[in-house]
Amino acid sequence: MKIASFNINGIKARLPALLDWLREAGPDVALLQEIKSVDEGFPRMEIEELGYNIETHGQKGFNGVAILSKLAIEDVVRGLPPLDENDDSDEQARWIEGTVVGDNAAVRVCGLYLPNGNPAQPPESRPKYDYKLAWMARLEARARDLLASEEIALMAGDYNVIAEPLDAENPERWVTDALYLPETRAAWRRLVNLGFTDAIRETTQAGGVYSFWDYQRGAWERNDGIRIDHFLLTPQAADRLTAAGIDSTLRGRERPSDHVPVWIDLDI
DNA sequence: ATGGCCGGTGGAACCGGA
Repeated sequence: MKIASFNINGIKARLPALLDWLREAGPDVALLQEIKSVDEGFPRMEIEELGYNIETHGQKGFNGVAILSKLAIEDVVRGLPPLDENDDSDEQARWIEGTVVGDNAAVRVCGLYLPNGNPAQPPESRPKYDYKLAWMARLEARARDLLASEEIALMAGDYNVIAEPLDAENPERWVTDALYLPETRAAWRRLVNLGFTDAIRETTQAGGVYSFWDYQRGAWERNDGIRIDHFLLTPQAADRLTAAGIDSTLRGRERPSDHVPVWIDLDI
């Protein structure tokens, strides 16, 4: 079973590129981020014609996530639960999960678009960074439950986290950035160390492996990228991992997203 | 050395992104 994650940066602008990629790569499941569309505005028909079921969690103008699946999608949940009564509920459309049912086994797939968090400069107040850290705390709570369920499960999407220096062409440029601050990286490690496998790092320790290149400064041409789109697998999913990769060639095409698809293959 | 983009909204600039 091939499962992919793709921050498309706007479904309206990206529909032709998305359809081309779905035809070529043919993932069984695709988790999309930044659809930037309300549910009613999502172009269902064109995607359904390629054999996909669709579940969206949209919002006007920004954010928005979706699950596309050639298999049936069951038990869909939108948004992360609040941590406690003081926690504002997860009002931005950044999380969707569901169970995709294969012939031999089911997989719980969670698609996420973690907040960017910039600007993150103290001593000024930094509400966006606080929101990012609070969101990561909600994510960690959900992750613990997911592990406890002992399901074949994964959490994939745009984490907006540069985990290690190896994951940036110029790590020194990111030291004050919300994607790379020590608190961000510590929250990432807490999450992974619960018992998840970073699927790309399971298959390569190479540098220069990125999933995002800025539209500015000729970043793509100079491979000035960062790896911020990740697949975290529960042990039961990691047991079945046979391959993982990044479709970086999409970044060089006409009117690309600034992210490219990341994918895994599970023996299911 | 510096600045260079893009999508969405709404119908001009501005916000948000990373």
